[in-house]
Amino acid sequence: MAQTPSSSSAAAPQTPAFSPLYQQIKTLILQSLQAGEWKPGELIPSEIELAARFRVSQGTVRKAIDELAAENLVVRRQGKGTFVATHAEQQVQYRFLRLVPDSGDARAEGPAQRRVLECKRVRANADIARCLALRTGDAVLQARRVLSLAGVPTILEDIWLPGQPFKGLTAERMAQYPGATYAMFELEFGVRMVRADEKIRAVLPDSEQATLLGVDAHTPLLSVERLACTYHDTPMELRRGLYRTDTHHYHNALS
Amino acid sequence: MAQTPSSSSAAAPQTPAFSPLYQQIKTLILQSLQAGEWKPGELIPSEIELAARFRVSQGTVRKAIDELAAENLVVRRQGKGTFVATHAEQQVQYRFLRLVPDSGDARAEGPAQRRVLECKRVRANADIARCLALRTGDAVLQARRVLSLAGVPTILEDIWLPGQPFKGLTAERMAQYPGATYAMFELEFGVRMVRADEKIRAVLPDSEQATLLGVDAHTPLLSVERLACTYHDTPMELRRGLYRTDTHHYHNALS
DNA sequence: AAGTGGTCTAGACCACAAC
DNA sequence: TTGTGGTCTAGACCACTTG
Repeated sequence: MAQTPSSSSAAAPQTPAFSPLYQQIKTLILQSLQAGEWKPGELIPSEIELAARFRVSQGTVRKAIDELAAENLVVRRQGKGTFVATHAEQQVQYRFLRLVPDSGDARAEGPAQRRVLECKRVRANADIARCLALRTGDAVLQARRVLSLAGVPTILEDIWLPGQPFKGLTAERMAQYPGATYAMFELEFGVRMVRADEKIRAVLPDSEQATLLGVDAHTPLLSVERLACTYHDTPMELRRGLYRTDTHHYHNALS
Repeated sequence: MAQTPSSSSAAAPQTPAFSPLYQQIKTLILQSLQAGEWKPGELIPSEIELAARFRVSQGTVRKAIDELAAENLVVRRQGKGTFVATHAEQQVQYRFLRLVPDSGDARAEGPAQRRVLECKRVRANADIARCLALRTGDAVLQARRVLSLAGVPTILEDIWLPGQPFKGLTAERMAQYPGATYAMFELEFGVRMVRADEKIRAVLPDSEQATLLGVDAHTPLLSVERLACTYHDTPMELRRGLYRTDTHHYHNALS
């Protein structure tokens, strides 16, 4: 596995190959992450160990890990090692939530309060099934909840999850969990959300939605449809959120 | 400049220092970019030349350029060289515009049509001045325009620019330019927008806004307030946009 | 003191583009 | 053929963390 990128030594069994060595290494590490060889929050082997395992130089492993770190799949800590990224950390809670108070100080308003309205097992309609790469009629979990920020109901979310990986999820489970929902998905179901796509629109609520958020039916709201994926871009959650934007706004940094 | 990161050799005069060598090199290259030593679209010196100029190894220059490329400040092209990033390219037009048709195929609807409604010189109020890091009463340019996508008026934008760097900008100038506005800012005023922040809300239009967009006053719209910055995070443009989201949506990728 | 990631170097070779 | 960026290696040393 030293010189030719297209070689397939014992260390790189079924890599289709014709990519740089460090890309192959990256793929191998990714497979170990996906297979759960190292769990979220855990320490992965040192660069030197991985270099020995894959029969490449430390620099090549480094470049592979650099890319994984850039994609937020692992976190490097000098002097300690490299850790599998996790949602279950105090610092980076709500990593995917871009709604921030207009004051800018998200910490001042304290943690969000969650109220789970329902969590039931249903059959996917064509729309939901297509988004989650399932077949129409497959079992999915459907949940609805309200998040209150600074005591004010601000976010109404409908969530759909594939039934298979999330078997056994109940409203109690969702409600009682202290931290972010994605942390629970990791700890309870071994599903780590890696990236997500959001489609944002301005809409008016129906009467039920308006009631739940404590606004009237003429209040414009942000509609945020999020498709969250685990490793290899496998869709694992569809979420349709309605955000009040009278005291908060959706923040996005472009570069 | 070889071993000690805090050294200040002739090649690195006023770097405050105590950062890795490659960071110092990055800062030096950044200064040359800002000073206009190499203009947008131009070829910068090769890694070997820069390594010689700064008295460091090619690998160190490479790492500096890697970061600049990751921030979209330069573009690498294998076999050709490294170029200063520019908005004036066919491929990456509207790099900051995240509104895409629901069909997903942005190319199908063709280029946006622009109608410039006004472009006048005014005095900044406290709000505008604060955003642009000016003083209240300073001269600013204020423009308003409508963008039509697939023939339908979809975006209404109010734009504020600091008067000094954009002296001489007229409505004709804005209207006649073939490509994106940021390309014109580069070519005509030497101002390159490097990054931007957006605050997004759902709002209802006032009657004038509704008329310009061809909707009624009860149609919820996306309010997108963008602050665009040039090098070193210097704010250079405030833009308040209203987006129709009946056939388009704002797309955002989270990772 | 030992182990980790972080930086820096020097040299080899590969892949791509232009002449 | 030449020059560019891209990959890979090997070894040195630095900075941080832990025992």
